[in-house]
Amino acid sequence: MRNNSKPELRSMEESLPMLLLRAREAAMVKFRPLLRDHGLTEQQWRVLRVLATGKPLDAGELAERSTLLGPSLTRIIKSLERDGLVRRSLDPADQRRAVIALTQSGQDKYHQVSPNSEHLYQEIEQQFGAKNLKHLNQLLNQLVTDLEQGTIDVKR
Amino acid sequence: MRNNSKPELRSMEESLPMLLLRAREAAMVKFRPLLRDHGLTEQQWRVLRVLATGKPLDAGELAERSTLLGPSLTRIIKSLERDGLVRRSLDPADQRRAVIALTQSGQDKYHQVSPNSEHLYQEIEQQFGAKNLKHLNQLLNQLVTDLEQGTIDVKR
DNA sequence: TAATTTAATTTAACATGTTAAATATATGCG
DNA sequence: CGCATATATTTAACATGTTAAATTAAATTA
Repeated sequence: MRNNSKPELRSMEESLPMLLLRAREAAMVKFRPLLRDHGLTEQQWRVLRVLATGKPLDAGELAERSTLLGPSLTRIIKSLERDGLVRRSLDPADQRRAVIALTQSGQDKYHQVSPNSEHLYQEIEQQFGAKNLKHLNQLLNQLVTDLEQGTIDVKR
Repeated sequence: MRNNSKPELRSMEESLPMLLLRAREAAMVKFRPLLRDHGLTEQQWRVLRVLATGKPLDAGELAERSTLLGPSLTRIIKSLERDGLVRRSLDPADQRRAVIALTQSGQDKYHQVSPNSEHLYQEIEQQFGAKNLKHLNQLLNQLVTDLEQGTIDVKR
């Protein structure tokens, strides 16, 4: 595949979704090797992180917080369970709900990967500038908020 | 799947890739129904747009400009060709290269979808604010540029 | 020019994205 | 209580993402 590395003076006309995609891709490039070395996919790592920084969650909450759709989560949990990183059980108070928790092995994995991930994140902060990063964060959060207004299906 | 629509005060601690993903998702929500109505996937539309706003391209260029990987593009071209929207031929000067061009039907499709897409884009601009949008664009472009520095595999 | 290396694309294999339908359990109500 | 409806998750089906390997043509070089 061609890659002649031209600066490619990116036009401002590019659509926002496209730009967000490119930006995300540029960031992920730094993280993939790390995850790969630890035998994790990007999405598996998202799930581990959410669980590691909180308590066990039901599938719905977990999907929301890790930005995954139900069907994807189902498969990911299956693989994480196969690899012994999470445990699945049914909420005794509501048998429809599946509660997912980290195993000890899952916690260990998290603590193996997390410092490296942090380091890469700081690398991004250095390359892009802390002020820019903060500002970008703010704008992205606002974008999400603004766009979700009037699109939330409030069931009354 | 649960959706209790809490404001979810998003913490600044969220990772950048995650935020970019959420932001993109929030934007795409507006476009999907349109594309769906026209029988196009998001990626097919990206390819159509790139071709419609320029000349025929070889697969490598097309992949780069539509932010797709080769294998994905191969399949997408196949589907677009099946639907009569693009035409594939071999570059006579280099038989390795596949040249992809819009058919008349492909151009028609583009002109059917494009105005609606533009309209939705302006809706985003209104909800988010023109100034914010411009600023976000600028920051995203800079992020991509900054991150690609030192990551470009320059083969010397 | 034949053998080697490089380049463009496709194929293969597996994971995820996306929407709709199926399942199973809770809840509400007559 | 018994049934209709709502909710949580999973299945199913098809498209794309991702990496590695295969294929084919071009460029290099001995």
